[in-house]
Amino acid sequence: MRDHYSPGEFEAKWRERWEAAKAFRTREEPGRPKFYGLDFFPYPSGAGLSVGHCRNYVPTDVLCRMKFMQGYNVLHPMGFDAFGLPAENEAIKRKTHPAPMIDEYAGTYERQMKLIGVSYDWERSFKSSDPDYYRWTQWMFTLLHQRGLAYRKLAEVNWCPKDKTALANEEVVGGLCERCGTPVEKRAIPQWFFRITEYAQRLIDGLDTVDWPEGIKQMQRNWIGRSEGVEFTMAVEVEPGAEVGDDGDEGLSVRESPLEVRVFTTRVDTVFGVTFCVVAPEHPVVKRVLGRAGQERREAVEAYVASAKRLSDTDRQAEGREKTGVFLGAHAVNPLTDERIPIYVADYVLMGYGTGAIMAVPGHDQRDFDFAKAHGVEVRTVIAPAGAETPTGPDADRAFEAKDGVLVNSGAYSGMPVAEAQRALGEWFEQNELGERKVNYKLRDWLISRQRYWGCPIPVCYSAEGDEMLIPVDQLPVELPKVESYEPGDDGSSPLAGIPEFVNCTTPEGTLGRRETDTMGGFACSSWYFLRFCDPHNPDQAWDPGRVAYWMPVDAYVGGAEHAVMHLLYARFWTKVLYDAGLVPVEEPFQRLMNQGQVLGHTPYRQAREGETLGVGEDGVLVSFAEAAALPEGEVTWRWVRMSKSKGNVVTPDEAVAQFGADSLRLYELFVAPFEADVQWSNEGMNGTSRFLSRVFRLVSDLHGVYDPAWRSRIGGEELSERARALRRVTHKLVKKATEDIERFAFNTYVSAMMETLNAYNDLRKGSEPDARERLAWSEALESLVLVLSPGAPHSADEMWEGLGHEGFTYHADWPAYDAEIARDETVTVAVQVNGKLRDTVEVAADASQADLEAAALASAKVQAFIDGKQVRKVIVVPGKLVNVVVG
RNA sequence: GCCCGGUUGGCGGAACGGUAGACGCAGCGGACUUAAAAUCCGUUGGCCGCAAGGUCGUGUGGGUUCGAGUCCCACACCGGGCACCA
Repeated sequence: MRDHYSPGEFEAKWRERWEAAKAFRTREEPGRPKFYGLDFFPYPSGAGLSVGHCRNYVPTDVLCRMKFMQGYNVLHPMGFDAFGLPAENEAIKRKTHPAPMIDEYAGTYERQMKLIGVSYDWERSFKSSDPDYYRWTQWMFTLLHQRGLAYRKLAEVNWCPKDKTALANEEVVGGLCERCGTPVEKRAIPQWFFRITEYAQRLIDGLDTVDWPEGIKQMQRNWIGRSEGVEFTMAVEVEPGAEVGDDGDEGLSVRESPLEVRVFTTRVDTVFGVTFCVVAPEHPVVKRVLGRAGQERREAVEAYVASAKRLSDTDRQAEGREKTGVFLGAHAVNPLTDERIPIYVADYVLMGYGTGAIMAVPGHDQRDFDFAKAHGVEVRTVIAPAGAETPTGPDADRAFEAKDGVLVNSGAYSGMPVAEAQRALGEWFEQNELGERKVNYKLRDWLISRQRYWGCPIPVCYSAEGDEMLIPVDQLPVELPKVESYEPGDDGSSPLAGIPEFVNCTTPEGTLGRRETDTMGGFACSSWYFLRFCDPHNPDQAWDPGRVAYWMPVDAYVGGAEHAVMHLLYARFWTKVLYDAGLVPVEEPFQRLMNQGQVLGHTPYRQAREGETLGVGEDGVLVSFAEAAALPEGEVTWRWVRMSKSKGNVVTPDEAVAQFGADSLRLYELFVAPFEADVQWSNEGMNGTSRFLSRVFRLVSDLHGVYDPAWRSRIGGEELSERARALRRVTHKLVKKATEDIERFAFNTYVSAMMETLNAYNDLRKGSEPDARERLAWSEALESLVLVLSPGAPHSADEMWEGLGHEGFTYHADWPAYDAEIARDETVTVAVQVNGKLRDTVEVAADASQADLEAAALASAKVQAFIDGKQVRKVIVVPGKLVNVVVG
């Protein structure tokens, strides 16, 4: 039998056997519990996998393998998020077509995933670009549309005037086109949206029902951005003495509705402190007021509005930017005080949130304060800090924004605490029908349209009159045409718009029609793939409801924290819609979510030379390892940076497996750090796991002669020696710890527990050869160790399993059970402290009474030396742990 | 600015409020070897000490407790997310 770990000699053999035997085909036997373990849907990049990706896949694999051995039906699938911009851009760059390119890349991923022995059921695999898959993505669009959750409206795209193409947000860097550096403009075109805002509250509430990292939940809550406040209306009066008339083309007939502005505030308690109003440059009231304004005023305001429009979003929201704005030439009336206050147009108010207009309270809002100081507006104090009577006066250099305060200068409300005043004033507005309490969300509807080729076509067509019609479900999929050229059109339209055979179609009503030529953004495809995995090849429907009811929700969803918001929010939204439609029995798709830490590579940089300019946020120039080696030592600085092809710091699983073996790599991925922690990768660590595996092989090889496969039925029969009892204790402790550690994602301590156990076994086999009674305990030990090792190092476990005379795979063996009684220590070492400082340890029976413990502690000579001459005031006894003698 | 994480030997890390540093890497000493690699055994937080032992020690400063890496308060530094959302 093999006595050391020689991966080159047996790992590939086991992978071939697993494949030939279809060992990882999903089991769906009745009567078993189910477990759905899922990794994030990867985009297969051309660089292939790095050891960083393995940090995601190996731990999930360990958990799934253990669950299977524990008797669960396990669903552990893998597929590819193939549609989308990265694939399209890469294909353009490589002058090839995305479809075959993605097939090739996905093939590489699959080969590498198999190389590291991950137990995916490849029969369930698919790519989101498969027509059999995106057919149902289109069906999802149809469902959303039918439920009133998909709509079209004018929306701006980033437009590069040189490349004549629409750009995704990630292609705009610092307001410039990523590829050619031209300043990006805005263009409004009709685009499709999903009404995720309708689910905002439920998306918040659902977070309380799932087992996710608290930080991720908080990020989602922040993203949704719920805030409670009051929305009310203020009458608008155009500045007296302004030239009236001269408002030309608008005509007089549109002036029927009263001139007013609606504002939203979360601080209705500060309404007595309002000294001005601000409306966004895009606010409709601007045009109406200007219609009545004099020429000078009109020109000034129009110039401001035009300049605001020219600014990119990033410039407009640049940090520390001063508050600009102009007086609109009109006043609003505070409904509570009847006071007339000036209205300004300023771009620090956003049209997209709330009503696009605010009541400004410079005394108690820093932004309003900054604006008031810059434009000479009055600052009024209406909240005084609770307790400390140091009201923040107008002279202060900051607004007083805290909410633990009391109202002042607020008429009948003076003296009221903030929270109470908010309630009272909210009621006042409602009773007087001037406004109402309202909840606003920062969350915006989900823009789904992409003016790109490589995506799922939107299943809509338009009649000659422009009416939109859904393509009937039985005519799906609307297939993406196979074309030579798919680069974006130079009029901002999708490449599909230039393909007459695609565009021209017959509408469901039989008339001549025109297809929608935008495709869906990639997040659509990844928002339901976890459902398709339950029933991946169903030709008649997206899934059989029974299959989804069986497997959902995902029990463990594992991936990087970079998808904390978007993907997880969209997938939750779709699941809730499907729940409402009665198609999925769960409201939350992912019961438990885990984020693995990043793997960082050691990366060399050098200082910039004269004339070199560095990118934003960079303070050194990336160099290759070869360049770094050639440079003088002082000129190179090494940093830990996330592994990526562009940084040249990638270690691939292929290299690691070739040098150290797949099982060493797997164990090192688990052992190197806690699952959630970032790690600084070094290949050296695999020496340790490789050595460990060799030591296991040696132990099993040395002792396989004593192995009795029937140990289980015979071990209870005889009285065991002390050494045999110790052996069993070590074994049962290992099984207990490994089971618990894997369950709680503590894979690093799962591995170290095996190492400790191995050390203990080696200590226990020193001295005499095992006698007949110890043979049974050794049999249990060898078998348990191999099985516990199996999820982490499956090739080696199977090799040893075979060496012990078994047929088949450890994957199909039962996960060992542990007996808490056998695992229990017979004696324990108890710490003895004097005044909290460790002075001695004593060995006592595990079940020693408190009195016995106290007596044993006080009997210690070392302890006596510290007690000597002092009075014992108290003795604290923690059974099984310590005794603390308090003297003084 | 706000919201999350994090800070423990040369390094990665372990530790239900109860013996800080498990396990491993690297190093050092030894065995085996003609030699090296591999392997095996031992050793490895700082300071004082021949030793026994003592003493300090988990980013900083306070606090709670018989007892704090762990709980509370304040602060510093590092990483991530959000950021004019009224």
